[in-house]
Amino acid sequence: MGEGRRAHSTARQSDVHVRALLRGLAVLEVLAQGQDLNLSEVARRARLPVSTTHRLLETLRRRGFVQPVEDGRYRVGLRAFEVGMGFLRAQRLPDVARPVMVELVDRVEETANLAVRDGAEAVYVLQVESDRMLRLFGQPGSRHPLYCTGVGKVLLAWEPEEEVRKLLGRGPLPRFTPRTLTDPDAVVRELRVVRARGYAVDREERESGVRCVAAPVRDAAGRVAAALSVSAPASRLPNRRIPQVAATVVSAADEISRRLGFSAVRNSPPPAGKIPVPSES
Amino acid sequence: MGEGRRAHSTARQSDVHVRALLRGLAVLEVLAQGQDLNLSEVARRARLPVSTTHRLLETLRRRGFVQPVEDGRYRVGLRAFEVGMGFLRAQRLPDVARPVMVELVDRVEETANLAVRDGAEAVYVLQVESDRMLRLFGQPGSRHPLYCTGVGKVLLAWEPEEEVRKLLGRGPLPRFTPRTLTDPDAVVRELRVVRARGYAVDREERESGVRCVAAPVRDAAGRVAAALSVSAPASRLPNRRIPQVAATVVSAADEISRRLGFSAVRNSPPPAGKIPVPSES
DNA sequence: CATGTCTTTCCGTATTGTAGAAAATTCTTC
DNA sequence: GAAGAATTTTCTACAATACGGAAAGACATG
Repeated sequence: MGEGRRAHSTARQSDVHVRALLRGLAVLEVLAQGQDLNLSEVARRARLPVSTTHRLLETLRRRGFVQPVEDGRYRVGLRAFEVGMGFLRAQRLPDVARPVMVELVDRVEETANLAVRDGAEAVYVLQVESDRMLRLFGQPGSRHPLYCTGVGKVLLAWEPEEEVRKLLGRGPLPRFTPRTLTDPDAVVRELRVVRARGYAVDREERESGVRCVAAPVRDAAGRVAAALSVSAPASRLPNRRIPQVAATVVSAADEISRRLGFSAVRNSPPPAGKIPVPSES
Repeated sequence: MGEGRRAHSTARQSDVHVRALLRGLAVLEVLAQGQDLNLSEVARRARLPVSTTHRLLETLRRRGFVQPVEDGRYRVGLRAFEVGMGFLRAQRLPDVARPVMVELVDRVEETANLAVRDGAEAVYVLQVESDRMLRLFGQPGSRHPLYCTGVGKVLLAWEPEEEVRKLLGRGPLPRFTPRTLTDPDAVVRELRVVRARGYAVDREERESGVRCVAAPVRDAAGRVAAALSVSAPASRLPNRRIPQVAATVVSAADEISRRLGFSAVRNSPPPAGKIPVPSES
């Protein structure tokens, strides 16, 4: 920065966006919440004029990204689903992780989740359900805070503290249950524990009655690429059972990491700096 | 310039589309195939000028619908995944169907799929895998032809023949295996059989070595809203086992229909006409 | 260093999206 | 059923905006 003498408008590479497309995407995002909305509600939520919204919706509809449903309401369409699944199709992660997760679920008899980080939130990408239980929460595609979920803590734990602070903000953090940690400092301390023992625990911090245990999945470069978790009703995850479950989760996560090309050999402490090779370039 | 009086003008809301948005969606669709592409490849496949494509990709990236990956390549982004999953979130179908499918998979020990029709293709929306087998084909979000898959035939069988003909075209239909029916007439005959016995069979017509059995799921209005199938290696689905598996699939599909509000009581022949009220859409 | 491929930026132009308002439609309410 | 409210849809004039060719950078390859 430190420039700014372009005559007419700013010449930032940042603002090469196409407004009409941005607005169309905004409409899609509004509908993605999962409720069917009519034109004017979409317009209100997307903060767009009605007639503009109408045009955008019509365009999205023609392409199948949005489908009209009874009563003049709209909902996310099949094509959007298809495109969205393209995300999984392109990643190696889901294919690699799924069989391991099936195995894991078999062992612990509880539902397993795989999540990745997106900014200050975790997004569930894959879920393998135990038949012992109907879904607790967190369908694939849903977002969750980082500081009060097992996967979230894992996704945070190996980030540099400065980054963590930035993501958490200055607090207090929104409280979901009596056990939620609302003080960023407390979270940072907790993350230290997570890092030390190699897995994270969520004791009803996000949702009363639900506990989970999570471990990091690393990619070939050694970065934490995802978090694997097992969640269960608190009654089925008493403290004394946690170490054993955690061991199982960690070993499953390690297996996924291995298959992604990560080799743990030289990195007891996960790779922080560069390789200390004194040879010059 | 007396333009046509809008008096009876056929409300052609057809040409109210936003080109920039259409193009952006086209870019997304290109990437949704699952391969990572660089700018110029995207431009080529989307048939757009490079500079335009660049701008669109940049816009999509800012919103997380596309993510840059190593080597200047792009792939479908997390946000697109989220939005796509909104499709499932909005539908009742997946939530209703999943538990029934889990049960079904438990019974037959083979992978179950749920598909809906989109134009002349079937799109898989839900899959429950048997642990006996690694995925055969057809991940959620993928498209398949109607005339040579179990789910496809089911989705076609209760449509009016005129519609079916239109969807099939004049043939010959693309052949995938030696058993594929390539003649529209043959398909129409086959559909009659499907309708009569209430389920469809695919005997390696799409993929050599893979058979499947499919049955219709009806919504509250009695329409075929989806198709439920079980697929397996041909060796595990010999002819003599098919009737029994089919019965299981049909009963699972019926259960889903029931939970969707369909009551089979008065409709031995699935509702073909409407209630004789001459109102129209 | 030359050459080809690919990405990014620039910029003048007219195409295209925009939004207000009016028309048409649907939903309420009496 | 009629009157009125609240939608959705169409229309239009205007200028903001997206456009795409071309040029300038990157980056690799021979």
